[in-house]
Amino acid sequence: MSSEQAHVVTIREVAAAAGVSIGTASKALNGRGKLREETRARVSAAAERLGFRPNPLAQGLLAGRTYTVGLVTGDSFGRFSIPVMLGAEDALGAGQISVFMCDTRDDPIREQHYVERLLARRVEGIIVTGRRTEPRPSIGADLPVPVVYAMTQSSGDDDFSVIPDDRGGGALAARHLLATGRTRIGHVTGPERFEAARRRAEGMTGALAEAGARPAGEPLFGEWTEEWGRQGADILLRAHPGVEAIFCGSDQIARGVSETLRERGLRIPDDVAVVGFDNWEPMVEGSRPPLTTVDMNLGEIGRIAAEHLLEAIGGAPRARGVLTVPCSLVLRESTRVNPA
Amino acid sequence: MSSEQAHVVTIREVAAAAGVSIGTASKALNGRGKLREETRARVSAAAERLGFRPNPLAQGLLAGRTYTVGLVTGDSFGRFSIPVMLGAEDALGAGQISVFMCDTRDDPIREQHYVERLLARRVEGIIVTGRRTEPRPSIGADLPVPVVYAMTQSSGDDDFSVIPDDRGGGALAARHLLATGRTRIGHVTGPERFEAARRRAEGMTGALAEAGARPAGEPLFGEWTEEWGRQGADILLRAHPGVEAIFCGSDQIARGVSETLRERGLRIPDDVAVVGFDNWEPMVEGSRPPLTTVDMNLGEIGRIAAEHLLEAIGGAPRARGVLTVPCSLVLRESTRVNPA
DNA sequence: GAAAATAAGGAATAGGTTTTCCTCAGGTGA
DNA sequence: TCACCTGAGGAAAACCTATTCCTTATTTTC
Repeated sequence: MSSEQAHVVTIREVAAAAGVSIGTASKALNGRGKLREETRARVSAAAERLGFRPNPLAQGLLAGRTYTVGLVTGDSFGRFSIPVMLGAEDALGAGQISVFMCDTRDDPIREQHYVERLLARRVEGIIVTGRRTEPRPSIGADLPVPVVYAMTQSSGDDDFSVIPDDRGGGALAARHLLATGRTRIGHVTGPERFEAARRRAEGMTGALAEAGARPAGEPLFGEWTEEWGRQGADILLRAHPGVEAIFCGSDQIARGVSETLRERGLRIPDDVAVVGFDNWEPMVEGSRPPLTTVDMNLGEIGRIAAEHLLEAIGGAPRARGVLTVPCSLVLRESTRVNPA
Repeated sequence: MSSEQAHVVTIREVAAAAGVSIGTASKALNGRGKLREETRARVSAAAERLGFRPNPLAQGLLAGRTYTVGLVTGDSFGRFSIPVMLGAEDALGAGQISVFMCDTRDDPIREQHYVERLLARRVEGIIVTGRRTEPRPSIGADLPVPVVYAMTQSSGDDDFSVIPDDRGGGALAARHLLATGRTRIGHVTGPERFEAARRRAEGMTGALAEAGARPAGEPLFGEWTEEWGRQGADILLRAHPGVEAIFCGSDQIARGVSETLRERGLRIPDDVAVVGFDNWEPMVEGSRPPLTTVDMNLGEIGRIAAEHLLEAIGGAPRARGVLTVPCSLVLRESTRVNPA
């Protein structure tokens, strides 16, 4: 029965309670001006007692700031954008900035609508995140606030995007497999129209070439599904029966690949090693055996994007172009080397 | 090189441009007062031309409202809380309410911190969402704004929570299996300390009892993992070799169960039918065959929670207690009945 | 034709806080 | 004793918008 009156305490009441003027109360609470220590204490005590919280609207109105940013996502806060959001929130929260969230459901109309709304709310910056495919159109040229794209790439020339280093991730996987003594390496991945898929494949073949090795056949482009993983593994095994390792474009694909290998009686990692991509816990842990995989450090991407946004808000010259964040390799059973 | 000066246009400038007073400009833009049509048009044109957007801080300050609510989540915007958030955003967005998001990482200190921050920002209400285990402590008694818990339950007597009808979900699964001619039904689920697990089990046994059937053994409580699904299925098959269907407490468990069944040479659904819980796409679609499963309608839960919050903000008496939202059954291969 | 009603728009106030400028009292130095 | 300075705190402006209350000119009514 919360009969508590929800009366909001203003600084006027604090001032009255402490027997000082409003201006003095403000100075006391903010440590400004010349005041006796006793006066400051009296005001602070009154504020504490009454549960005073300065009205951010009034503060913002005066300061001309809102201490808010907008976060626009297109993939329904999916698996990729969430960690990015968390990282961003981390960086922003530390700076006392709050985040307005909007989900566009990948609908350009809704997106425009939300951008309008955010601007009306006087956000000081906008982070755009989403599912990555091809570079996406800019959310708007010459917006009055800085914009950073995270885990998605804008095709606008003046925009700034932070994305994972897919090429580096592919190279990482390949070098790990080479280092563990496998040289006949195949690749099963997602649709070729995805830039991420192409980059990962390039990274892998590049790393193999550096080491004087050649992949087991061309990369097999398909879908981002387990089903394709199962099919892809079949195709690969038929064409290259002696394959020693399979690098997969996603953990889901890797899981499908693993199933096919097991069903064909091939042991992982003893006969064939498997590397995934994403480090998506439920997939990675549910696989048998648990997958070695590439982590895109999504939180890091979000954090970096947010930091750039903060700098731009602070007046730094706006960055442009694309910043790639290194991936890391997470080792698990699927590439373990048996003590020979 | 957006050298666009980010000068913010105020109504004062609009008024000057239109040759009217500030008050008149305001009336023209808001359709209030008595003004000539020509004047309204002139002001609107000026506002349009200058790109005027009313400052929400000033509006809010005046109206004593902020048109914002806070969304606090504990499970890092996980699989469960995201759809809830989307549903909530739907309901709130329609009412021109914006959402501040906060992730507490399940840390009570952070949570308290965020609640403080939200209150300081003068949100008009708070939605708390999270992973469900046992009822969680209230985020604070006698807060000055209404609070609704979604997909998590508060132990506070005066609080209001919206959660799925787990019992109904369990019953739904059981009745479907009965309807398709299976009576010897086992249950493999998560830890017994989870209220959700207990309710689902109750719902299932209740529905069986209604139909005069008895489950194949006691529910097997374990973990929410595939690994446990594999083990649980082993245990169940050993104790009840003639089991005709297995109802699983989660899709992950169902997936593990399916694997064991397949490895033992049992066909799904011909020999044993499988039903999951969650309707988690990647798990459900990756399973072989795709899983019939119970959907908790998370979006609906979020929407309902948000609607209640809006009503409470609007002055309706605050609801109390727990509101359960019905689950629905999604049919797929794993329970198909062969044309006999 | 005078009084009243109406149309059109201006002036001022409120909202809560911060900051700048001002006042007043007491102390310091010559 | 007087000019000047310093310490302490008050008064008021500013931020931007919406609204209430006025004022002025025009139209209507008898």
